[in-house]
Amino acid sequence: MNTPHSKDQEPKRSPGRPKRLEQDAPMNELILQTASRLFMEYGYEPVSLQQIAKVCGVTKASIYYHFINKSQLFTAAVTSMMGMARSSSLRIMQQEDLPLYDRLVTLAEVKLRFPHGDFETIMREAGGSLSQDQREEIRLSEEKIHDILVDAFRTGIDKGEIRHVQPLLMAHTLASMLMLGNREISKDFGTSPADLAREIIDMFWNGVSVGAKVSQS
Amino acid sequence: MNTPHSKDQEPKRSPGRPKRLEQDAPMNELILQTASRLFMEYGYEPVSLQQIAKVCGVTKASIYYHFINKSQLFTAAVTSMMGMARSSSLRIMQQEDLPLYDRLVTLAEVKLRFPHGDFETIMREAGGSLSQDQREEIRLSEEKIHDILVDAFRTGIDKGEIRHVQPLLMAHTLASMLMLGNREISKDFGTSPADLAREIIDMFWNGVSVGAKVSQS
Amino acid sequence: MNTPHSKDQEPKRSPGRPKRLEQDAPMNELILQTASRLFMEYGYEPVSLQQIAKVCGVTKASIYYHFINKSQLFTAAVTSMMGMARSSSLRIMQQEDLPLYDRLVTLAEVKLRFPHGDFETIMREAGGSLSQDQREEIRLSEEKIHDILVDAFRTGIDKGEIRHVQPLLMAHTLASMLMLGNREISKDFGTSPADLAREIIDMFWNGVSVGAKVSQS
Amino acid sequence: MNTPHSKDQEPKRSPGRPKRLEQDAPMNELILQTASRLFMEYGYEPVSLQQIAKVCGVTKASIYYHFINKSQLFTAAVTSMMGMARSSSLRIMQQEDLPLYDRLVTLAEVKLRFPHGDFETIMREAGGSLSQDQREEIRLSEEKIHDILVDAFRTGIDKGEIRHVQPLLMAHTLASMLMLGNREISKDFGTSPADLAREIIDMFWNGVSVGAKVSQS
DNA sequence: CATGAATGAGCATTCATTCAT
DNA sequence: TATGAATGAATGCTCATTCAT
Repeated sequence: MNTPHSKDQEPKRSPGRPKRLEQDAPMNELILQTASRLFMEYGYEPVSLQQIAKVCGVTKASIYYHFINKSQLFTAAVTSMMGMARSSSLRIMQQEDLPLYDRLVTLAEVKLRFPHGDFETIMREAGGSLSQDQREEIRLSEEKIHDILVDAFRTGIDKGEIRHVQPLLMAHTLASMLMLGNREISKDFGTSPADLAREIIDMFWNGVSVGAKVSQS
Repeated sequence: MNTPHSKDQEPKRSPGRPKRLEQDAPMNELILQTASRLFMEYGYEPVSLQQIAKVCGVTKASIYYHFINKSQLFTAAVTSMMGMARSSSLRIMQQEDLPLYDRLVTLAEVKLRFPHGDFETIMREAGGSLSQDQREEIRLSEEKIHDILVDAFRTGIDKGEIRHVQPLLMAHTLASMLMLGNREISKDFGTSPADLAREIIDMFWNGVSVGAKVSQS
Repeated sequence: MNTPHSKDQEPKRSPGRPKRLEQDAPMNELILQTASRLFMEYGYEPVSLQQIAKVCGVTKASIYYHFINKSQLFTAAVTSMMGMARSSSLRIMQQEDLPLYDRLVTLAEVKLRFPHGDFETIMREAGGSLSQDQREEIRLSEEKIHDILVDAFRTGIDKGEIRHVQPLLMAHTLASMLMLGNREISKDFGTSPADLAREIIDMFWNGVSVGAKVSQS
Repeated sequence: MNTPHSKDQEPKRSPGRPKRLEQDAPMNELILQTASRLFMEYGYEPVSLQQIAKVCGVTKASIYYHFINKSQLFTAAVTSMMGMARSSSLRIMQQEDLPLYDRLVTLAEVKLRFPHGDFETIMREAGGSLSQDQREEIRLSEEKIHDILVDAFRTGIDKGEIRHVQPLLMAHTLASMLMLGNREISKDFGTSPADLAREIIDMFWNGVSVGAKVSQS
């Protein structure tokens, strides 16, 4: 249930510093993670600090202790998430013993498992509420992810493995294609994420047209 | 205008039904179009009825005369837009004298020129505010668009023109790829929409890998 | 009682436009008057819109229908009040058949009856929340009041009635002296406002020192 | 500092009692002085404990170690300041070898140099937040200042130096007139504080009307 | 058809205050 | 002594919605 009306009797935490016996992640990061998840799922405006606070089991005011305001929390959440996505992508793409194709499949599989709205769309929605600097910061952290793909594609072109298409265009195209995981119908395809990843990369690699190519898996 | 404290001295429209000049579409549709544009650009929550009303040059209350509430307006706006997109797509895809590839390029070109957020993301954002029926209605109108592509792809498969991939998956993949037009970097590619359309369809059709194929344009 | 906890059963007004049979002042002005009174009594920050709304018998949102925000309401309230004070002062000072001294007594009497905080202090308190323009606007409306006194004093000097002191300084001095009416101890003086007015103007006119003058009343 | 999200890299003070260098006043008094200054400049509500803490270079919690709450801090700050003002005034007025007029000029000069809002107005603003006892305490400390003037005036009357006006009324009137130093326009008078002091006391002493008196400086 | 004037619910934000360390 | 991490209550403001005109 989402309704705030339900008077669920969670034990109200009393004010003052909480006894820090707990070795679980510091509030700081719990909030960041929760915020990331909610923002990427529902966008900026629809997610209220109240909501984030509730999920974290703290009060709104507590969030304001850790973050200046909503837009900064958003920025922090999104860039932190981007950072993790980047390392994950990097780890995959750096396995240079594997063929590019296979690395792309692994990458796709990982991305397909993490559901989130289209980043561009979310940014456009949040845009009005962010400062110029914040937009810049986020944009930068996003670019760093694309850079990984761009590099891989450039190398692929140099090695004669892939065609001579603008690497950045390819990167964005692939990113767009991987948004498929978020479409509700993705379940209707009846395939596991692993299979879906394979199919998408196959399309990306070979195109849809009938040709002389051999499916490479 | 609703707020009397607005300092702008726009000529106060007098109450009562305004004489309908032949050229202006009925309020009904003006609102619908305006709403479509704004919703697709910024999402559901960030767009206020006030905003829509202002753009249309009427009051909020006036919108409530034509539509029962925000969610219904959203539903109506989106489905109406989908309807138009459908006819447009249909017109293009029905030119069966042209090769599929060329029709896809034309289609892409049209879609790239109309900027809008990712539909799935917007729906997820609006989701919480829509009724089950409304979600259903929108989903249906969206499907009808995909159906056009699905049909085309199925025919393509039958004719041996394209590979044996799930048509629905292809349709969604293409739709995803066409979201590229909305990405800010799309301008950085230095190409016109027409060129971009060509490049995207080329990737969709031939894939990125090096092969024996000949670019078909 | 001031406590918002008291669940007093005032008849909740239902939404929508109220039946306007009432010939009492339009909300617009009721709010302005109420706000004036409260702001001048307690200052800017301590007066909440909630409070103003409650006194007016409407909701906060209703205030926002008539005024853009708190600072604008403050500005409007204060300048409107200043305007009224100005006409009142003007009416008194224009009775040029009466001697200046007598006119000042009348003026003092009126001001002493209207209790309010020191304007300068209130402005300093509100200052941080007002825009440059708003401060300017208020300052201007205040100046117009002082101008009336300044003119009167200038004429008095020309006629050889009063000494050659900077008129503006005299005006501000008199204004300061009239703040006495607000001091709680003013009641302790055991005199009626009329008597107090007389005594203050006597001091202003003749000073405290022993001299050859004859008290002029 | 309290908020960890503040980007300023001031050297974090380590917890525990800081070695008390001889030159800095005990925290206690630093807070008191800072609070006095801010409260008298901006009033009660607009000054937050956060703000005071920041200026003092300590945390909010630290203030709560020294003072039980805001209203008590206010009371303490104001009465302490009053105490200092009292001694200062006393020192000046006790120089009984000087004529009363000259002592008043000196007093005026001192007060004009210390800018602060009208005390009465500030009290009215803070009023709602103070306990009865606190109001009493402040009122008392204020009275003690007026008493000095009252005594001086009473003596002046006895000596036949000044007219037979209620001494308390004179005291308050003078206090009101000295508020002029805080008015922004006081600079426009083009005179130094010393000159302004002289002019004000002259008005207070001789009044504005033309008479047989000789300016006494 | 369309407006003007209102409401109630919610949101971001701030503030005084508390308490374990 | 002083801090770090929290709370609850309040505030300014916006928004969807309602209803008499």
